[in-house]
Amino acid sequence: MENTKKTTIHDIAAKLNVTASTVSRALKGNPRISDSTRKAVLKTARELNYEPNQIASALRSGRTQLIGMLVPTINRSFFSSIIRGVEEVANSLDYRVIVSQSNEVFENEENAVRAFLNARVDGIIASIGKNTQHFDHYKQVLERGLPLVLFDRTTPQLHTSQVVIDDYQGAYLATSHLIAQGCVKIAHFTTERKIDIYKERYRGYVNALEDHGIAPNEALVFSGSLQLEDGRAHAETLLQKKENFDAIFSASDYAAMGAMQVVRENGLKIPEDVALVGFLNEPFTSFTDPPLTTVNQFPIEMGHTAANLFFNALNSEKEKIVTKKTVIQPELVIRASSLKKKP
Amino acid sequence: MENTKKTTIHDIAAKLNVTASTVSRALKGNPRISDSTRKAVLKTARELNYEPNQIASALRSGRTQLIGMLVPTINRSFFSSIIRGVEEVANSLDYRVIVSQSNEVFENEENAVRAFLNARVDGIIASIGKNTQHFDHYKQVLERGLPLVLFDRTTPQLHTSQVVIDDYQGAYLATSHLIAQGCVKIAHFTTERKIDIYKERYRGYVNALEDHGIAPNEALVFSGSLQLEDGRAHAETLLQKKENFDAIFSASDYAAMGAMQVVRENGLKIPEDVALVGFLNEPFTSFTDPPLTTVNQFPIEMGHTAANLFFNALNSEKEKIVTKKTVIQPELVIRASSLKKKP
DNA sequence: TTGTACGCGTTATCAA
DNA sequence: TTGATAACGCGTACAA
Repeated sequence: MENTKKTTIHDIAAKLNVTASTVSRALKGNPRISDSTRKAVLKTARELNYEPNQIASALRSGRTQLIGMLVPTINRSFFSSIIRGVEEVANSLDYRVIVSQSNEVFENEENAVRAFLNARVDGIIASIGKNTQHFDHYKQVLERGLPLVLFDRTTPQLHTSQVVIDDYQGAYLATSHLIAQGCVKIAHFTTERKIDIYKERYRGYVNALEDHGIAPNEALVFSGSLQLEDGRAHAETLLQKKENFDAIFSASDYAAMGAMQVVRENGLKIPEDVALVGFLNEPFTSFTDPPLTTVNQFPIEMGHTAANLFFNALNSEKEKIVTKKTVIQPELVIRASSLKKKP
Repeated sequence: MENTKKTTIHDIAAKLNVTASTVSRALKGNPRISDSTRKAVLKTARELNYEPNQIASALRSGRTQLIGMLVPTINRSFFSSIIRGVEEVANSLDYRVIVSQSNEVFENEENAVRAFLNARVDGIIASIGKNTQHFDHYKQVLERGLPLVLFDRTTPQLHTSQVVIDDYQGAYLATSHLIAQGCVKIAHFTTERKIDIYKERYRGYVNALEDHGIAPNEALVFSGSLQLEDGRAHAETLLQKKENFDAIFSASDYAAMGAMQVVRENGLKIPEDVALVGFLNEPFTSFTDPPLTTVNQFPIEMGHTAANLFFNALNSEKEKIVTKKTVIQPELVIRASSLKKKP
C-alpha cells in the first residue's frame, strides 16, 4: 500500500498564498503574526489533516522530544512502575520515552546510552547497573549538555540530578517497628554488593537497634544476593545454628519470602515466633500468608520526580544546569507478618 | 555547557579530500567503493568519534528505526514482560521502542497512536484497550502502509498480524487437570466483558467438562471483574449457598487469590477440600500458600513473536504485507493448590 | 569508483 | 507582519 502523501506546511502555504515560514510561525504560536492569518492557517491545517513532521523539526531545531530511559530490568514491578511515572509526566508535556534495559550488564548499559545519543534523545533518565564501576558513558551525556537524571541506583561520581528514597529511614522505621512489637533479637538480610542503598539499609537497622538500647549482633547479619533462595538459606542457617532470634528484617521482599517459607516449614509461627519485615513492597507481599510487612518506595512518585527533575534541567540555562538530589520518604506498610501486638 | 560539536560525514570528507557522498557510501557498506577509501573512511570516522545522526538519516530515508508500543498498563507483569520481549528483538536489530500506555481509556489510545505517527515510528505493536469499540486510529496506521502487530487483545476488524495465546487450550488444560485430580464440581470465575479471550477460556472450561462426561452447571459460573475482591465475593457466595463444589478454575490469578483467602478463612483445606487453578502466571502465584496452579502465557516469548511479525511485515513488499496470526500454546503450571493426587 | 546536485520538512535569520 | 533564503545532516539519482 502506498503512503498517502502527507501534507506539509508548504501545502498549507500554497493554498493560502503565503510562505512556509508564515505557516510555521502560525502553527508554533509565534506572536509575530496576525490573528487572521493564524486562524486561516489553523483552519487549513485541519482541513488538510496536517500533522507536523517531528523528524524534520528535530533535525532543524535539535530537539527530538524524546527521553531515553534506562532500567536494569523492565519487567520488575519497581522499575516498570517508575517507567509508568516518568511516562505520565513526559506524555503530558508531549515527550515520548524510549525504554531500554541493561540486565545489569555493563556493556548493555554502554550500548543503550550510545543508542540513545544516536537517536538524539533530549536527555536520559537512568538507574545504574549493579556491576557498573566507571561512568564515562554517562559523562559523555553531561559533556554534551544533555540532562541526565539518576534514580534509585545512583553514584556520587556524577554531578547530576538524582532521586532516591531514604533507605536509611526505611530501614530505621522497619527495625523500630519490630522493636516496638517486642522483638529484641532481630536478624538482618543484606547483600555484599557495594551498592549504597543496601549500606544505608544496614545503617538504619544498626542505628535503630542502638537507639533503643539493643546491641547489634553481627551473628544475626547475613549477606547474599537477596533472592528467595538466599532468604531460605539464611533462615535455615539461623535455625540450624539454633541462633536465638525473634524477628527478621530483610533488605528485600524476595529474601523475606524465602525466610517465611522456611520458618513455616519448621513449624514456627509468624509473627508469634518470628516477626518478618521486607523491603520493596513487591505486589506479591500482600498475597503471602501472612501478608508481609514491607517498605513502600513509591515508585510511581519516584518516576514523577525523576521526570520533573529532568524537565527542570532541560529548561535551565545550559551553563548552569540546576542539579538537585531529591530524597523520597518511604512508608512502612504494616501487615500481619510483623504484628505481634494487636493495635 | 556547550554541545561539543558533533562530527558529521562532511568533517570526515574534508579530512580525506573526498566528498560527503563517498563517506556516506563507505559507512553504509555500499559496494561501489574501493577498499582503500572504505578503510580510510572507517579509520577517520573512529578517530573523529563519528556517530551517525539518525534524525538526519530518518528525515532523508523515511525510516526512524523506532517502534511505537502501546500497552494498557506498563506496570503489570504480563505487559512489562511482553515489552521486554519486544525490546530484546528490536534492540538486537538496532531498533528502539517507544512505550505508551492507554490505561484502558480510548482517548489515550487514540492520542498515543497519533503521537507515534507524529514521531514517525516505522510501525506499531499494540494491545487494544478493553473499552475500544472502533478502530479508525489503527486503520490510519495501515493506510499509511506501516506495520501494525496486535497482541493478546486483538480484533478481527483489523486485517493485520496478531499474536495471541490459545486461551481455549489453556482453559481446557486447566479444567482437565482438575478433573484428573478427581474434581467433578468445578466452579468457574469469568467476566461479563465482551472480550474474546475470556469467552475462549469459558469455552475451554465447558468443553473439557463435556469431554469428560461432566454436565456444565451454570450455577457454578460467576461473572465479575476478576479482581481479588471479585474472587472473594464469588467464593463467599459459593460457601453461603452451600453450593456443592470441589474446585475453582478462575480466568484470572487475582480472583483465584481472593478465593484462596476466603476458602482458607472458612477452615477449608486447599487442595483437599477445594482445588484451585488460576490463569496468567502472575509472579505472586508461586509465593501463595499453597502455591497456585496457573496457566503460563509466555509473555516474553509473546513479545519475541510480536517483534518478529513486525519485522516480517516491515521487510515485506508494501503491496503485499504478509499478515499472520500466531497462536502461542500455553502451559499449565502445576503447583500445590490443585495437586490432590501425589504424582 | 567517485563527484555533483538536490531534496527530505522544518525553522532561524535577515530583510522588507 | 510577512517573505526569501539558507541550513540542519544525510542519501541518492545522475553524471563523470
